[in-house]
Amino acid sequence: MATQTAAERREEARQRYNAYVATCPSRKLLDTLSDKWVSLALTALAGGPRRYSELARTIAGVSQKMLTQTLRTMERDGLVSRTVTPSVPVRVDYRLTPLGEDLMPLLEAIKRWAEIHMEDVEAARQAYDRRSGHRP
Amino acid sequence: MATQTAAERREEARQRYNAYVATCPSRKLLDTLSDKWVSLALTALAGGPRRYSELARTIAGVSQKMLTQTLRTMERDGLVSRTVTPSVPVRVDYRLTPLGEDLMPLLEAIKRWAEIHMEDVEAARQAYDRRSGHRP
DNA sequence: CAGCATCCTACGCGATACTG
DNA sequence: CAGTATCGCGTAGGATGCTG
Repeated sequence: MATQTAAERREEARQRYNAYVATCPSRKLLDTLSDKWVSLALTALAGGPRRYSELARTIAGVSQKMLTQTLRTMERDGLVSRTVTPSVPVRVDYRLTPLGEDLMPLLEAIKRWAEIHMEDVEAARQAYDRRSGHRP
Repeated sequence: MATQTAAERREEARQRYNAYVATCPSRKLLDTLSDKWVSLALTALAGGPRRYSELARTIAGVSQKMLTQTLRTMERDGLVSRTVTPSVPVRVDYRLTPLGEDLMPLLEAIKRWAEIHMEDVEAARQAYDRRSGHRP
């Protein structure tokens, strides 16, 4: 039963984190935004509704699995809506919901901060690497 | 050589993504912020300088490995500065740099959006789950 | 006290193949 | 076309034990 201890500790830690996340809206939001592809999908959809295949092409580099998964999550979160046109072959369009559109200004604020300050970050990184680089 | 193909494809995809990330400041910023603990550390440091052990206690739930790793990354990115007081035992303080402080309003904007809208997201989730719940 | 090195497991995600 | 199901690797990250 000693083997359980490790598992138990894991569970405990996970639950602590989950409990935290559950009560903290900003962490949940960050968890969402932080998802590699969510922000890209949002940006891609900002210009208007897009078909699945359009998104796949626009967000070049995303796997089909992740694209679907991302869109599903976003749909579940009420950020995008999914419309199926039962033609042959099927056509599926995604568009931002009002909630999703409401998120865009925030995303742009992030983008703006990044564009202004990321070169400072870059410089800091290089300085740091130079400093600690010579004693490995 | 057929075995290489998979690896090559992986490399290619990874490089596509990396190439993208490398050129896109906002993605880099999101990658940073999205880190589970960065935002928590920033928040913890917003109130002023903190010792390592204080941070460990404040951000309850973080492992020592992740705390150190997070602080290192943030230091490298120029968001926090690290001051060692060579007493016995050692004392290490972390504090926000101007750059780090400059990030706080953005973080607060995120928090604010979350507090306003996350209940909508929550509601959307429950509605979604109710809808798709009965046909597994 | 503040951290680094090691080990090991769970899970994210890409690749692949199959459906309506 | 727009997905779902399955497999397998890579790695993030927690646990543990050692240093100055």
